[in-house]
Amino acid sequence: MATTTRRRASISDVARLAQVSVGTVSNVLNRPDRVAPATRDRVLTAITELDFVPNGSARQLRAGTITTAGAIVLDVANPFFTDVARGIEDRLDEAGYTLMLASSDEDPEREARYLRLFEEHGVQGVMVVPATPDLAHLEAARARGLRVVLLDRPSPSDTLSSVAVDDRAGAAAATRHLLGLGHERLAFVNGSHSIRQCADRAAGVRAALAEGGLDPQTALVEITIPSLNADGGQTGTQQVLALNERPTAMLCVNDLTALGALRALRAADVPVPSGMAVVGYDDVAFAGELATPLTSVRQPTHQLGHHAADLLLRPDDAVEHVTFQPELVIRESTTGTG
Amino acid sequence: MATTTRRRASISDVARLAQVSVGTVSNVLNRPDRVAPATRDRVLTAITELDFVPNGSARQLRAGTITTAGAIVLDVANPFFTDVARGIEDRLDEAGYTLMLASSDEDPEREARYLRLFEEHGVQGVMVVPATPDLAHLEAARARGLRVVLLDRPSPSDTLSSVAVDDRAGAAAATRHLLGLGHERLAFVNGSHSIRQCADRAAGVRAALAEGGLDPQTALVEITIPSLNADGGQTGTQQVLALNERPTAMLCVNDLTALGALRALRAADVPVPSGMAVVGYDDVAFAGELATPLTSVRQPTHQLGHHAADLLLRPDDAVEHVTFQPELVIRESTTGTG
DNA sequence: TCGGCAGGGTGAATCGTTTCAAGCACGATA
DNA sequence: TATCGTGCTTGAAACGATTCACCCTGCCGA
Repeated sequence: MATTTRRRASISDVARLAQVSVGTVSNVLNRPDRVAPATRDRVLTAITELDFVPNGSARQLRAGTITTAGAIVLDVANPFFTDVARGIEDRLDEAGYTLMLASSDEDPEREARYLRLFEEHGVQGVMVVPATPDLAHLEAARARGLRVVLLDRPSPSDTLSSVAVDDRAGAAAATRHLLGLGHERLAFVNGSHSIRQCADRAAGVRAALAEGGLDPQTALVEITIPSLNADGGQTGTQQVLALNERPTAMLCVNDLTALGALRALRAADVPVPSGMAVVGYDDVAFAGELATPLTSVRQPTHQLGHHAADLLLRPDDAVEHVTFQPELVIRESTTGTG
Repeated sequence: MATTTRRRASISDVARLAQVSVGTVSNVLNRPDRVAPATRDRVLTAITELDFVPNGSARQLRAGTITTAGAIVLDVANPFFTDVARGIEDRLDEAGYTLMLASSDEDPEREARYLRLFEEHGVQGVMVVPATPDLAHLEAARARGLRVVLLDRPSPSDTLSSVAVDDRAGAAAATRHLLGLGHERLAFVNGSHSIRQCADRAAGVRAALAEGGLDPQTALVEITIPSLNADGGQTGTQQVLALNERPTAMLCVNDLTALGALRALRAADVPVPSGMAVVGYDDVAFAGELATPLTSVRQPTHQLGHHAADLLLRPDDAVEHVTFQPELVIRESTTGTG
């Protein structure tokens, strides 16, 4: 039980102990049927004897391949992304692949760091929710031979495949719903437009307003928050409540944000929806179970991830763009009596 | 724009283009100050020219080290684990390390697969929420030199460090709270006892019952569900409702499960807490915002992850066990008037 | 007896880095 | 002038696997 850091056993240690050549040990590992049973057993006992674990770097360096894919999302603590990740994992699992997950935290620099890490280690490919509209680094990686699939972003590029949900349609549907209920002054608690989803949802809201004969300039207040989580929603909503002409309805960029909004509204004793109607986005698991069940835009998260992994594993290099349609789920945060 | 898969540029391609030796290129990469500015510039332009990305496997094979750590949790879709992951990331980030996250899905085989993957690729260490009580494979990996920190599990082993929250105490506190409210017949919707947290929480419940003068045999019904998520909680609760002598209060093994329980109770028109009091575990972000705000046991998730990463990065090989104390957060799902 | 063949096994070359002893050029010092 | 640094650069060894051309040993059939 020494703390002596004795070097990890290598394939040649195994070969020596089993009295065979390294080539034979490698064969036992990779093509056992090419080796005579007696020899194979000898090698296998040597392997357990030495507690041998092959060095993945060496294997990969020589053989070139690896059955791992990477995914970079904006925030692992957001159920939307983890649901997508589950979809990815399920598809990769079918193919015997494993997934490494990383979180960019909406920081382009972190995203680049992880992208590079994945690329340097030769993963099969990477699925990325980009933190910025600038895809140059991703296209460059693609040109270098790395498979890249854009997640939750309809690619304007024709070199990168993408899987996304139609954010304009989702936001527009939510907006139309509010207009149908008679609201004429809306707030949108949104993230930076440098995040594509945020920009698209804003566009969808404006389009629906215009379509409904309202001027987005006067009918809409957009509040920008630094991070798309509950705390962001809470402070964003405080800003909304402080406005001179207070809107009668709020759209939130996601359900976590809406959670914070509900918290702020409760704290300010504003009833929902009579004092303020609220719509979320993502329809995460808890949306229907909140104090005021939340009207939200449901996205096919699992399918999204599944399809992204599918594109990644596809043998050919064809570029494909897939857009799923979201679905508005109406609950009491807009139609209730509170 | 050919699809021709031209080989990735290597360090010697760069050397040739810049008319220097490979050693110099390596120096530019790793110790730029050792290289004359003129040469350095020449090499750098060659690098951008060729769009050179170093091969991580080769680097690692030679140099041995890598600044990445791995974490294996039971379920990335559970906010508890992702909050812990955030804590880990934050600490690793300080040290310039990156985190690779993987989900075992409560499956020991998947856990083993990821552990091996991490080990083969030579990560600095691995933080694991074990899916089974059997730690042999983890101890073996530790003996091979891999740094392993047990997450959310007070290690019975003296070779593995661990970071955990006192689950018996948390469950006991929740139980005492219910007993104090006059409940005498409880249900516990729990996962398999092969998961340590589940076993410990069950023990905590029983201990508190005994302490309160109740016989766990008669005062407690434990329902075992296959997966610790909302769906599991929903079906588990249906079983509870179908019991002959229906309990008056339910403990749920986590908040996701409690979410499912609330759903099932609403569907069955059972008021909370008057018809059934409910306690969750984890105090996730949305617990306080539910239709019936949920009494829950709060865990210091972020701190948990932070400290685990801290132990992993610690230079010495000392084994340390840290146990944090949970805190009961009381809300209307036990004390309300519904 | 000999050629051919097949099943097993060998060991050197290879992958792309890092590392390090050694060499080189040139100015400063004795 | 001889000696010594000093600052850059070089080139080959090493890391630990896979791969592949080749060798050996028996055995079979002619």
